[in-house]
Amino acid sequence: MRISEASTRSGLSADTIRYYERSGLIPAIRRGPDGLRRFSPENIDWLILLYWLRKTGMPMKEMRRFAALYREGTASIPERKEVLLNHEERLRRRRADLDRCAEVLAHKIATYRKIEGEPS
Amino acid sequence: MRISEASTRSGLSADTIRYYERSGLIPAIRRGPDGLRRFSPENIDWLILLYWLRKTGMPMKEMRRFAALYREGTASIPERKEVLLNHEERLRRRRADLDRCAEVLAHKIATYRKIEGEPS
DNA sequence: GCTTGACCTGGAGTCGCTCCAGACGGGTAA
DNA sequence: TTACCCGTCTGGAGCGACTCCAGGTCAAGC
Repeated sequence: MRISEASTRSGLSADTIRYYERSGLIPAIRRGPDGLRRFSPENIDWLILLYWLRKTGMPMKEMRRFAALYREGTASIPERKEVLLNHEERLRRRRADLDRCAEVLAHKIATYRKIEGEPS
Repeated sequence: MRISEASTRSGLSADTIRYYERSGLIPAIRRGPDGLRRFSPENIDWLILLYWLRKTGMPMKEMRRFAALYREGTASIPERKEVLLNHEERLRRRRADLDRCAEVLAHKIATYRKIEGEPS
């Protein structure tokens, strides 16, 4: 399939996909005889994974490392697992940030409601 | 207090505080006779709020709007409450993203473990 | 009176996209 | 055939939100 379909399937914009390829985050995208990119189902799975990793805050640098490991084949699976386990930890920290922020907001909103309740 | 203390208390770097001031996110920071910024306790509370809003993904544009409302005084409290309620909604969406990503990771990691379990 | 350290401003650099101009090639319509 | 879309290509500029740095000021301590 071509880039627009890859885009709708992965959630990444066509521009972002091209940018990721340039940045070495995507191993080997074939080209058709017309010179256009052709995406395999495995390419799509990979893009979807990248989509979630980025969306939840993995830096490009780490994704580049992950992509390099992927290119090395199955021997790198323990290291790849490490990367994902680290990212799970990052998700936990982010969730804690969301919780803390929710508390701050709840408190602030309660204060606002109080002020509204007793208008000057 | 001065900028370094404001930085440790708010969690924002001194550079970021100065940048936020330039960008109109911080209403009125006094200067001492030496020309240096002096932060009041209310300034600090404000910075802490900005810290949490940014850390959890509120765009600067919206924070600028929020700051403008703050400068208008108590009359703008209903609108400010709106902004914070919208941000609560954003937090919920982000949490959903984290959950979805956690699922994707769990699945991927399980696959890796399987492959490790049956080495070629 | 000299050094040290915190602060200042203005401006350049970075990351991760996003948008755009200009070119190409394939498919439909007049 | 010619005309025109459409989707894609590349290279490069622009942007949001910082981050870092050079070069300067000033107060305090030795």
